[in-house]
Amino acid sequence: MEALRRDWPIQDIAKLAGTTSRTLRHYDDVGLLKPSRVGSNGYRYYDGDALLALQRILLLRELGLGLPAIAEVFRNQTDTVTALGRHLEWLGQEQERLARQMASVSKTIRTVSTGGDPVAEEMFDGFDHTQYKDEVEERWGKDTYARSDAWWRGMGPAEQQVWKARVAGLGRDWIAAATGGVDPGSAGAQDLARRHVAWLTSIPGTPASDDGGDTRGYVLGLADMYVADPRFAANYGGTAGAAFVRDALRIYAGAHLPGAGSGQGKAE
Amino acid sequence: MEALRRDWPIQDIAKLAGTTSRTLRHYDDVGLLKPSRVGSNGYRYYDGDALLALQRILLLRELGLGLPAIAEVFRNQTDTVTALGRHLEWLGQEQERLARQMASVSKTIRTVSTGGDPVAEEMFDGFDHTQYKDEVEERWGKDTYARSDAWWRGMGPAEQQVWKARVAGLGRDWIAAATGGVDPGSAGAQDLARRHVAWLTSIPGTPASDDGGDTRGYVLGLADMYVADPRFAANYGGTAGAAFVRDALRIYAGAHLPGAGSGQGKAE
DNA sequence: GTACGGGTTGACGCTGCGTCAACGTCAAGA
DNA sequence: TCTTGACGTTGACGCAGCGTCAACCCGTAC
Repeated sequence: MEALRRDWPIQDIAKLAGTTSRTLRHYDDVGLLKPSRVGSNGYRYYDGDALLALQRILLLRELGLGLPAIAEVFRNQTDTVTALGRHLEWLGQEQERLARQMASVSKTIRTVSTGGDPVAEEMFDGFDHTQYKDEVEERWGKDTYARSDAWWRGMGPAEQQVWKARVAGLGRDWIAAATGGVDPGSAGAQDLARRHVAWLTSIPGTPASDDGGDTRGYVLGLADMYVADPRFAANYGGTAGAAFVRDALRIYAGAHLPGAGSGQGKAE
Repeated sequence: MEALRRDWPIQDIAKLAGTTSRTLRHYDDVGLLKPSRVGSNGYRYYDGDALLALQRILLLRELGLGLPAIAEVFRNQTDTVTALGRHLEWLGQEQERLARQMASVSKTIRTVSTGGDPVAEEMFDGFDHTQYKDEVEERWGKDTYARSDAWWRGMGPAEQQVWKARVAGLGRDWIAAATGGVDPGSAGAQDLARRHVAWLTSIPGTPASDDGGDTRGYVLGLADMYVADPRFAANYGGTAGAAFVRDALRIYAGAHLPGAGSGQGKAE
């Protein structure tokens, strides 16, 4: 009987396997599954073996594997079980990610529906002076706090936002540097210190902004506070990050900030 | 002071918000966030309000919302809480999907590592005659079973695969028709019935394949069996689906299959 | 003058096909 | 034989959200 080694046109195979001819042509294009025969007119024909291969491909696809991973399995470069195992791990991570995202979304919904501002919640609000009123008054006097606070309240929300963002950006860069394994004395960290001091200097009412203020003492005092107070340390990724900031600031102060009484060093 | 209504170049804003200038230009392109000002040289500048908007956008993005959804929120066409609520539902569905997929992957890993064939597992194996040996012998005689079985074993695995796939494809189409809410007497269902009979007819050794066999009785008997036996019904999506198949076959037989003794009706 | 750090506008790349578009083939009916 | 219609072919765009060149202009500093 001539029924041996029969093959069928693309549409038939697609229907048999429950997919589309477009998919088959795609698999041909990417080299995943070639037709068992191609007619002189360019028509693709597939035999039983090709169908079997196609079904394996479709099965793996349904399980979520990507075409490159499937191709690896087919070229015997990877064991099916290994590939599936890796994929399973992948799926687990995705689930975790989704779970975290769902938690964040839920939290944001609660925040928003109780009238809160999600942006402020999310951002390191280290710039909100009222949060540290007592500390500021105790260390640098009531006048410092009052002037700084007045300046802050004198701005509109949008302008305040810029300042907050600036702190946030600085914080991000500090964390990146601290976790990046570089040295507090490195050029990158020292540039961060420069930005940090420039930021402090630009806030009216603080000792650093006064031309005759003790910038050095102010900076070093703050640096210690970052490490000592977990509320500050949180802005730099925890105590370890805060320690990195403190060390960088100390080095910077030693090189660029003279002792009390002679204004600031080189700050942008 | 002229510090009011300040704005900043694209790079600065990108850093403040912790993103890239490319992203800002993309948001401009898609109309999600326009610069507050554009210089005569084409440079983009953003003010504090724009920064605030950007931060809200980035926050929503981090939560997984798509840019179109975010744009809706910003055009006040959708409440933030509503959008987030919808998104939360979405995330839940994704998690379920992942969970199902993980279960499938795990099962497949077990199947493969114990030497099983995942493709065969997945496919409706309704064509494996040996599975129903007793029923076949009891209803249509030992000879019918033996001839059919010999024919089946005479094929190679690839050819068998084609037959299995054909049954699977037929099953898929039956299920689609049954759940699609169409009538068993409709043209679509009747065409399925025609295919079904053609399939039965093409299996050597059965009453339907004999020129003088009782095709009508064979088909109607099978139709009843599909409904009565849950192992058969499973091939058609359960008893409800099997009932649909039975009804369609009855109608088809009434119109196209003459009584015992006069061969088959019109079958391809 | 020139070098350098940014700005601009395209346009491709990635994933896996769905979906036209424009055009050959083939079997069947008038 | 011509027509029709179903099916085949090869491009090529589209989608999500930017990353990543590429080619070219701007502004400031040395």
